[in-house]
Amino acid sequence: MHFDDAKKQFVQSWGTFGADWGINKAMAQIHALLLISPRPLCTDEIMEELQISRGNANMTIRALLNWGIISKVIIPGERKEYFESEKDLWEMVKRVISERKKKELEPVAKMLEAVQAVSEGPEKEVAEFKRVTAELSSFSNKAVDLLDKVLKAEQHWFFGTFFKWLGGSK
Amino acid sequence: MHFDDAKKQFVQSWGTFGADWGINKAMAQIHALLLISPRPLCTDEIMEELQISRGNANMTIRALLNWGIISKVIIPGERKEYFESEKDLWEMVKRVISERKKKELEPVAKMLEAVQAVSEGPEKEVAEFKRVTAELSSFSNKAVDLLDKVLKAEQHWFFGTFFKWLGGSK
DNA sequence: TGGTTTTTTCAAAACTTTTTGAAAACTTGA
DNA sequence: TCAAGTTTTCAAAAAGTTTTGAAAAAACCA
Repeated sequence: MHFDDAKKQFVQSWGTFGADWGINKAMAQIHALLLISPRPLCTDEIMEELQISRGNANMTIRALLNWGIISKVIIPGERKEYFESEKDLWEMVKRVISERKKKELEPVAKMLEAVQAVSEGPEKEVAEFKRVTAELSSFSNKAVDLLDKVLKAEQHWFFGTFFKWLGGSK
Repeated sequence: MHFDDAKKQFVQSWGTFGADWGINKAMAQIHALLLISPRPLCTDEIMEELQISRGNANMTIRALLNWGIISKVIIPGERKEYFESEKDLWEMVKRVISERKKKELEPVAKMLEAVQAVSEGPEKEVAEFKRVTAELSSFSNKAVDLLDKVLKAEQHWFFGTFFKWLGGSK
């Protein structure tokens, strides 16, 4: 298999994967490109590789910077800005978890708390509503706790101790 | 807080939450409605509650049936089909994990395996490509393993033994 | 079987998100 | 300060997704 084909497939699949999880395809693809690049890339190189416009590249790069999974690199003697991906995969995963927990999980957890204050309404409906939201609330609180643990964990602990305890097969 | 407001907020937030994770809003909302309903609902009731068309309701309900998180209920003497949500939250979570693992995680894992067969190409690029894809591959294999464990686990084990071992705080 | 109810289908419309590209703003070095 | 290079912005266009609604198909019953 030739490098160009492998790269094309990787970038394309990573894009699809991201899209499935509510991440813009261009964002996942730029990320893929930087992940496998042995050196930082500039906006023009990214535009060229992915055949996207300057505006798109600029905005998407900024979003990735906000997520904290890529960073600017100054190359001495160069005027352009270069970008490189966080290469520590564990660090990267933690940043993504942290971001999504904050923006998507925590609001739901708060809503579930709030909504249990329901008092008036048809008896049966209210009872079931309280039962379900309480259960969901307990569930989401536990998920938040679990993710907090992961965020504090070291990769070797998570992938070593933890997996061995689980009785990992592979 | 009145039931109607609580319900509205719950259905709306659940929809947004789903949308953030690449699940169609209507799908998440119908699911929310069935989750908190003390009795099965028919298509017309769902259309009425969410103010959506028959076509939309029908297609979305079918998608939820495919995911295996809602089911048809026959009500004796009624001609219409009724639907109810899986009420066992743990079972529901497992179905969602199973579905997404199969449809989204496993394809990436396969791609990562395949793409490592790269042989021709610029030395430095190929080296970095292999390094990163190998690491990602190992990571995704471990994720698949972990999820397989979760799929086999009982809720009380996961929320008991597991959390205690982790040193769960809440 | 025929009439009635219910479910499904799907092309077109509405809506949402993403992308473009050109202009404006900014940065830098001389 | 100026001019060339670079980045940012954003309104409009394109692409993608979801929703509608009416017609067709299927299910049901007498």
